[in-house]
Amino acid sequence: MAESDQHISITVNGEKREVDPATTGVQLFEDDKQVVAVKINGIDRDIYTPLHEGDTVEPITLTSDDGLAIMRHSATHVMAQAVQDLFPDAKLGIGPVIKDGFYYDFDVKTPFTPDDLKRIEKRMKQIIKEGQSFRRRVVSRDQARQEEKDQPYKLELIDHAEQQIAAGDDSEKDYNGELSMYDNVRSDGSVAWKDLCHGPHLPSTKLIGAFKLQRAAAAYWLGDEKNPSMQRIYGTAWASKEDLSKYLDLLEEAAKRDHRKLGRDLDLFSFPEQLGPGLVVFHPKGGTIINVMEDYSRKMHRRAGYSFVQTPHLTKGELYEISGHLHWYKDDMYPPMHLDEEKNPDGSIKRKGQDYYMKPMNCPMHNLIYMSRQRSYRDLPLRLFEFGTVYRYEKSGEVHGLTRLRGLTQDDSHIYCTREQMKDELESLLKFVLKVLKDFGLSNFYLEISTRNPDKYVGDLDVWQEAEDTLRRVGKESGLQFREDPGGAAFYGPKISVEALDALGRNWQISTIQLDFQLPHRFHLEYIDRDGQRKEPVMIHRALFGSVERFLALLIENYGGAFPAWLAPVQVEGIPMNADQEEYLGGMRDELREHDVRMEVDYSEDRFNKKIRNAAKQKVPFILIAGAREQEAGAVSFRFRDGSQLNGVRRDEALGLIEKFCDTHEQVMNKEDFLRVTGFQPQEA
RNA sequence: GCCUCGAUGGCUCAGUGGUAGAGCACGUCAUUGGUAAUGACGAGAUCGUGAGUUCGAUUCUCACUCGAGGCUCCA
Repeated sequence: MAESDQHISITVNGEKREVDPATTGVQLFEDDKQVVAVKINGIDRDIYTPLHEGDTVEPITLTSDDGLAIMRHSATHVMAQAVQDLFPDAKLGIGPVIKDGFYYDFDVKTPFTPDDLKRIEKRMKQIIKEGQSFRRRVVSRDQARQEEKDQPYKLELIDHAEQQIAAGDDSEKDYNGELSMYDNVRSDGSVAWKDLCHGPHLPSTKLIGAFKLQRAAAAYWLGDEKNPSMQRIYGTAWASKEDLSKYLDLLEEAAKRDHRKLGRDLDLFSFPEQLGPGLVVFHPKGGTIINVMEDYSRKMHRRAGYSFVQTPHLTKGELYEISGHLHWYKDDMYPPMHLDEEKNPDGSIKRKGQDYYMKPMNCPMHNLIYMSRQRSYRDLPLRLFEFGTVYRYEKSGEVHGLTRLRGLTQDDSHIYCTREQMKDELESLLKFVLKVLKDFGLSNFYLEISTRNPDKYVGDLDVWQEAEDTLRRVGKESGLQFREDPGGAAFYGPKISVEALDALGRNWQISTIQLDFQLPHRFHLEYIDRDGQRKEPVMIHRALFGSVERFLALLIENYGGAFPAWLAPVQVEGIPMNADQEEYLGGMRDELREHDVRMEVDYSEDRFNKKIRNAAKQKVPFILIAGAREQEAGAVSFRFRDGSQLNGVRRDEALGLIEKFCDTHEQVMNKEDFLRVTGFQPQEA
């Protein structure tokens, strides 16, 4: 068409428009200073990217998720420039955007000190103030190599990109195989710095609102242990100072919920140095919570038709040879104890010894129970359950509070069923898991399904397919956030897992439902079917808490230590006004104990105010107060976590309320919650 | 396992090349107190362990143990 010389037609925010061929986002969105980049045909681009006939364009504002990511990406370029200004020998690795921030990896002779970070921050502020512009320039492969000739890691990336394209990898497809350099240009037109980068970037460094460098840490080049280790600097960047300080406050709040800190403050557990890393002892209060968790879990499992079993912590190596663990996971197991060997006087072996191992998993033991007699299809599904303590020799840098231990207890269950039962079983399993998690008040989690790797799997294709479909369908029906991990399954079966987030936003796997087409075979598991034929059962591994200890850590962080009454180690703290009421409250405690209520009485010599403070610090669901006034009236007063009160409740009435209340899974912080949960209507004057 | 940083009474932390100090907790005494810390006195540490440098090491160096933040890993 003749017009095409003068105009191109594009779609802006869903509206068709005719514009000059030279038009870019700069002209389209010049009225809105918040627009820092554009989305062209669904792909984020620099705002000055030339538009073409038929393009669809949308603005990206600084405060949108895309805008923040672009800003953080630009911030990491500024950081790299600052680092190279101050440390000219620093070699550049990669500098991507991460949640809430960014990092850049550098190869430097000496690691960065906190002081260095301050200097880098200062230099970054200067660069931002200079208002350098980011200019994109497409380069040929040879030119890129030439420009980056002093940057060995960048050269590697250039080669890497080529290989990816050659291998048909999708990750480069947005860029049409193009390589680009980004120049940071000063106002006088000189180039301050450049970097090989896909972009996009902000038009100017001035648009970086507020940032802070957080820490320096080591990281392997390209995440591979075999590669050289680089120095990574983490930073966070936000659209405004207010957003930044809001984020830093959030981090501070999260640190207060850290289960390791609360574990000490609330006297729940400790890690005695004499025990070694990753080995925990639970104190009475921590032990109480674990007991409540386990009791509840047992009750739910009983109702769901599980059978309870118990197996030893130690076994001859043979068991793990059959299962294959000794072959694949030996490095992660505690080394063997060589026992029972006897030698002749000449040193020759009289009696051969045996290697015993601490168990790293329960499943082989449960298989032995399955194998203890001939099984019929009438026995299936057989659901074995155990709180099994396992020992794993986690590498020294990997242990972390209760979330990563060397000795841990799994709420482990193994379900053996027929192929025909598998679907129903998976469906009810996942529903069961989600129900119990909900009972514990957890909501900060998502589901992840790991599916078959076509290059590496055992078992029938249609069994895989049916299992994956079932898991996917039930997962989606749950309404939870749902993530696919295509090809991420272990070779022996598909898996669905529940990933929970801790106070600091790190994710931890809790529940898993894992099909296993491998172990039944290795153990020659079988059952006699209706037709008299021997058949192999389907085996499902299932953990709900995952690790009891890790689950407790998540509960602690989820509730910030202020547990709902049913989980609280001390449900009621009785505080006498003075020694005269000690007996009065002690009597209530004894009576409540008979009804499984955990009440304690403060017999200390502390003043009344101090006792309130102590109980409040322990985050007890409520305090029961008795002074002369209450005692004479045969009553008590309730004090809740927020300080609200319910005064002068008759003793016998109080006992009933407390009993009812201590059963509740609801979080109760004040008087209103309490009245709602118990349905109590006080007759106040 | 790798990199960086750290370790001082039960806890949180200060401090020094000449063998240590605070607050809380603990004990004793006084106080019997009405909603988040009553007061006084006291006891408690060979400064993580081992070695080296030094006239002398809690302090400097090295190794180890334990911890923190990352990386890698997580059956």
